[in-house]
Amino acid sequence: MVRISTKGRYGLNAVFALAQLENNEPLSIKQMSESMNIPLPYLEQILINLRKNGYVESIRGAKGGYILAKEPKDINVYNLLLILEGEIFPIHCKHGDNCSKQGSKNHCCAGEIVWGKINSAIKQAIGDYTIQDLLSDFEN
Amino acid sequence: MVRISTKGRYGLNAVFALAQLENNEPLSIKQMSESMNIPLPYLEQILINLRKNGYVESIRGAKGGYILAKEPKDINVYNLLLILEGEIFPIHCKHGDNCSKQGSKNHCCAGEIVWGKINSAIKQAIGDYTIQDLLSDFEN
DNA sequence: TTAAAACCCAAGTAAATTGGTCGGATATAA
DNA sequence: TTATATCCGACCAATTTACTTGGGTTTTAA
Repeated sequence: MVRISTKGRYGLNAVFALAQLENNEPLSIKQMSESMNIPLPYLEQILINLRKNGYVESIRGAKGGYILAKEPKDINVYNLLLILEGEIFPIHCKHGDNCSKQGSKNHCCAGEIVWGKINSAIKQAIGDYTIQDLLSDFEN
Repeated sequence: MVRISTKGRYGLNAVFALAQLENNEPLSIKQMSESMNIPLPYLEQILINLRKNGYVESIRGAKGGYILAKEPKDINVYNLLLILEGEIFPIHCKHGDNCSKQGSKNHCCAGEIVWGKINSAIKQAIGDYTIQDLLSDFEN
């Protein structure tokens, strides 16, 4: 029900790997895909998406690869996952769509209250969390 | 990425509908499926699951239907969704499965920290929330 | 100047999950 | 005994996810 797809997982891990680099050399998809054990062309798609959204920069040609386009402290994990996954918490139950009235109460939209709670809980949990924070948390 | 399936939605709405009943007469799947506009045999599966897990009681035969097996204040929404959806927040990245070492750090399990945050946020948000609370919130 | 290493990109496909459907059995009230 | 219910297992269709394929273009090193 609530899950993060491989795109979110692979993408987050790729960004995290780039954030851990100490030298200024780009990291190739090949290196990343091998160390993370992800199919290369699949990871490629994810990185192209990240580039188009300004998270990474690519260096083409031999010895090329990817580097971060932002500083870790400026990469918000919530927004990053939003880009990677497309959307985070779609609310499905549209009033009047799947619903009809019974008595005076529209009882089939009860879920929206619950979804709303979950949604704002997630935002609160990682809305201000950055890759820099993740680096720090990962040390400990 | 984060979504609640129809099973969660339909099931929650069914329980909510039962909780709203004032008389002691059972509510049939037919009535529920019509008022919520859900395919009857599909809702049936969901209710059988709820019965097997002790949330509702069934009365078979003509004039039969379902009633709640617990009081609204004793039905926790988090646990209910757990039953309906099978699981709520699976954590996928198993250390050593999709991972390998790079340098001294296992960088591809970074996600777990984030998933953990989301998971406990959800638990905190609806872990103590009951159908009774939902009824109250729905009034306002 | 050529080969190799790398990114770019659109389209297709396979696997898994979700959202149902179907047919028949059993139980009960009228 | 008939109509109205739940019960239950198996099947099927649609959608989403997770890749794969097969081309490209750009850059660097020899």
